[in-house]
Amino acid sequence: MSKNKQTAIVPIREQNYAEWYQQVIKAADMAENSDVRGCMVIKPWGYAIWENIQRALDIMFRETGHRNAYFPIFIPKSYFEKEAEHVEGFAKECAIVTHSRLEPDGAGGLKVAGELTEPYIVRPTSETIIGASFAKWVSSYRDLPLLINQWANIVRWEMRTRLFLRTAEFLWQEGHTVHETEAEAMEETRKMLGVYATFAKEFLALPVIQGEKTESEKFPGAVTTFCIEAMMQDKKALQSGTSHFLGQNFAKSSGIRYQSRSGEFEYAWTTSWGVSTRLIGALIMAHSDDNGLVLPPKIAPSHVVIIPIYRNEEEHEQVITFAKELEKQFKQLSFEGVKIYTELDDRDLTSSERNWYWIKKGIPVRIEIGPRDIAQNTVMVARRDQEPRDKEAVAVENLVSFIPTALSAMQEGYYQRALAFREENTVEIDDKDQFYKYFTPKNSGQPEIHGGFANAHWCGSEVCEEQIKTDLKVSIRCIPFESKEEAGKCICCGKESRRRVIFAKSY
RNA sequence: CGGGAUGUAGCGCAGUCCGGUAGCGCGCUCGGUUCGGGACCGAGAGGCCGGAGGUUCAAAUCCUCUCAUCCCGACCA
Repeated sequence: MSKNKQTAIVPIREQNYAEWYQQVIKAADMAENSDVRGCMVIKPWGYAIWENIQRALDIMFRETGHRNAYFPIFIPKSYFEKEAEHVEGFAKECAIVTHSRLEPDGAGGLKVAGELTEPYIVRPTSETIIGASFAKWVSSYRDLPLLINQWANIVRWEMRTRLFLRTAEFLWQEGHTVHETEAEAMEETRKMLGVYATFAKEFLALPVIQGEKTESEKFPGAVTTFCIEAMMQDKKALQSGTSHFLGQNFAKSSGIRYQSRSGEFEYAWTTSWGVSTRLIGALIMAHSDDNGLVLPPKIAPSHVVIIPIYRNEEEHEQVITFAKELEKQFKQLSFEGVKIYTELDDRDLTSSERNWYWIKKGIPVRIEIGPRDIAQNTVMVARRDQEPRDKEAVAVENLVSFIPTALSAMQEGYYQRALAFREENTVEIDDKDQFYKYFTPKNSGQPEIHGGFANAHWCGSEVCEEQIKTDLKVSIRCIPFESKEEAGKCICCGKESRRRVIFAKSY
């Protein structure tokens, strides 16, 4: 084994970002491709992150008045057909169940049988099936608002997949709400986007830009789509969550009507919003480094690993006893409302082997305990946000305050680092040539990391949007809520523009 | 669905051009020495070479067909 290796992950980010991403996942043992095309197996370390995401978000949903429910994974084709735009948007990526039975084929195998009278679509999203229920649940304005969330798996038959970022099956949460008025529905749409933005910041240490999608980028069937966009370390944008104002489109197609205060029948106003396991991809690409996964402590499956170091059985005994005592003390610890979990890694591997194992998994704090430490009643502490070799001797009695403090500092540090990175790579551009130059790699054969977020004027025309997409593979990520009215010239056609939008390459 | 590539041990690969009955590294198992920055020694297990047909005394290797995967495009959270 070479001792000259500089980094735990090969290739490093700047050599081949896409490959680096795959290797980080593999090194941290988070997930793997399954034999089922396009589907992933989420392994315990990756799934624990998802569970932490779920736990935190679920509380936020609950606090904003939502309740969880569960709807069928199968959607009758006829439900799907009711909303024209919706059909158009998802038709090309549906898995369809047409049969209900297997029979012997006479050659030792099985053949499908029992054709269904109506095919079922495996949900790519649930607006239509949930709408059918909502139509029954809602009859009066007194039934509103109806605030429902479901945690589920969904299937979108993607042609090209990447672990966590785009898989044929993925896990997500979809909120579906029904409101009496347009204003209330719009407020809900905004509110839940805000919840996502807060969650991203507070838990994922991920700074996001909130904004509105353009007509061509919005959800099929929505009137308006809001999104949170985050910058990854290759300066590309990742849509990390969406919230849709559906107007009365789905209410009309599903028949969600209520009797108003004046006794009239009115179509309700609905919203839907979701985040998925893609957030884990965001997490990886926003924070990880050339030594592997880096996890914001508030979302990490475990926070501290204790690595006993010893030379013989006698020392082992002494060190392990000491380590177990510490582990016990740590069980009481928490930081910012998050319980601290500790690993004790006493595997028969060299200490450095164990250290690197946990570095690659992104555990925030590593604690080495050897005979020398016990003699001095200290331990050596290393943080994932510092160099692998940087260690600090900490007195044992200070650990219970040191650890939570370090975790909080790391959480904040990662956010600040990601925010600084995004700001460094966000520019205002008013010149078309400069814009094209900004998004053109110097080495076209193997493009280097380039570009970023470009704040530029856009006239609002889909023609210009499409032109830039064709020329540069750059799209309008969103029209930020924060963008203020400002006279300017469209970066593409030069016509009058009222505001800047964010252009970027995206996932 | 178009263009390109690849299928050989759990993983990564060599062997294919030029046919002769399968090898390397890592990992794994056992024993021992190690352990404060990716250890070492010794022993061992593990492969009908993606599948089907063909050519041949003989096929991982040549031919035909097929299946699968990956990359690049069109599409997407």
